Amino acid sequence: MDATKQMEIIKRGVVEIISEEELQKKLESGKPLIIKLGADPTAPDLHLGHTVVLRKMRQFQDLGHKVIFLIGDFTGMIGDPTGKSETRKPLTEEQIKINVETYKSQVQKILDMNKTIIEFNSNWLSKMNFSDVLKLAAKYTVARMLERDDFLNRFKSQRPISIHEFMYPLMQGYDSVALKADVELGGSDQKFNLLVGRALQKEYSQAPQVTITMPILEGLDGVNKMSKSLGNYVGISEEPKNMYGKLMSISDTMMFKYFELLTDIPMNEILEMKKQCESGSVNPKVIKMKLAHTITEMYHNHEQADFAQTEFEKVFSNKGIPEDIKTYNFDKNKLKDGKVLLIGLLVDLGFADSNSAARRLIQQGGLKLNSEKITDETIDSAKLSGEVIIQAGKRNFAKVIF
RNA sequence: GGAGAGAUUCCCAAGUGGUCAAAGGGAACGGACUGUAAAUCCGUCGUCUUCGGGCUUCGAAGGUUCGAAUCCUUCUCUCUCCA
Repeated sequence: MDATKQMEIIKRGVVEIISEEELQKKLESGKPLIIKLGADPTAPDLHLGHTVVLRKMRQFQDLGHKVIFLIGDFTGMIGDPTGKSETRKPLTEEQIKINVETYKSQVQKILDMNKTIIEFNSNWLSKMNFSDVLKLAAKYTVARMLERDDFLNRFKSQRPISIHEFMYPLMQGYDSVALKADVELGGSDQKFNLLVGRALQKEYSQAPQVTITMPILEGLDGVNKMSKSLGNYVGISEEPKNMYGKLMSISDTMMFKYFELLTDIPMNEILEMKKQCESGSVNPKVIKMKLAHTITEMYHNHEQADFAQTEFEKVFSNKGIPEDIKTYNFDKNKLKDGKVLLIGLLVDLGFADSNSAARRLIQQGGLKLNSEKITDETIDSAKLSGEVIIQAGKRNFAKVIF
């Protein structure tokens, strides 16, 4: 495909390309480019936020370029500085192997693994001795390090920065040297690290890599970066029902960004939907349902996406009860004077973290037995027989057998 | 090396002897409403409870006091300024 057409595909959704002219030239050379993407070895549980960059990799792959998935097994000892300045224990070879397998099984949903090269930066970083490290460190200055806004903010607000954190960008940059990367992809928060790669490549007499940054996908709250620790994420291995439901919980304004970054729906169609939504001619809910369905289908299949959609409508629009709910056998030993202690039951089911939380749930009217609101903390076991549907809040259901 | 400042409940952040399980905001949870697990509003938000009240918490360990998140001592960690 000619370079200009490739550029068009590559540019969708990106934040910044440094620089476009360089990329254009590299593409015009007609040679398959080396595309680098770094990955942390510790978090092999991918969510939609990760897929933004991975999907871009896939596009490169489809354009015939050489994609290198770089596992930062060595840099993982530090972890990209975020303020938690802890040196992590190096992972054992075995742990890394396991994590890599997990990665592969998840990444293959997006990348063509037959065409993906997996590399480990311990290959070259672990072989460097202290004098190599000093030579590397001499190629960058503290002032330039402090350009990174994470460092600068911490420095200004009097939060700690450990020296070893400064090594991280250097290590990542050196990876680009080792791989002779033509292009490095990353989230926009990676811009600094990616640029260090460019600088180092020049120092080592290589053509600097083109850096492409992708937007950071906001999580379900629409504000913070999607991340596992914030709990505002949608995992790519998540059950269809949860995936669909979580996507339905994003705000109306977020959904177009999700369309652009997470689906292959052509931009003009997305813009059309946006217009319809703004003019009020189409209910935003319908558009969001399309989003949720499209994404669920990408990671599962059409039938499962349909099912998730039906269930969603049933539970939330019609306030019904979903079909596939977990079953729990009630332990008769837990009866007290012939009464069922509902607080304990809610905790056992995992619907409440503590007795207090369960008690609150009941007091606030969040508990239903067979669709009937219960406000007492106990109930006669005589009133319960066979299967009873317990509903806690809006979306926790269980079938309890008495 | 010297001189200061600070560490509070999931997060941010008030509180400087009793009225503190600890303000306020965020997150989370429940309810109402709706077009959705959007938005908005109301409520809850350490833990145990027979709902009377227990018990444990304010970096750690000791101490003073009838009483400590608040005062003292030591320790750990962080930051600032000077060198």
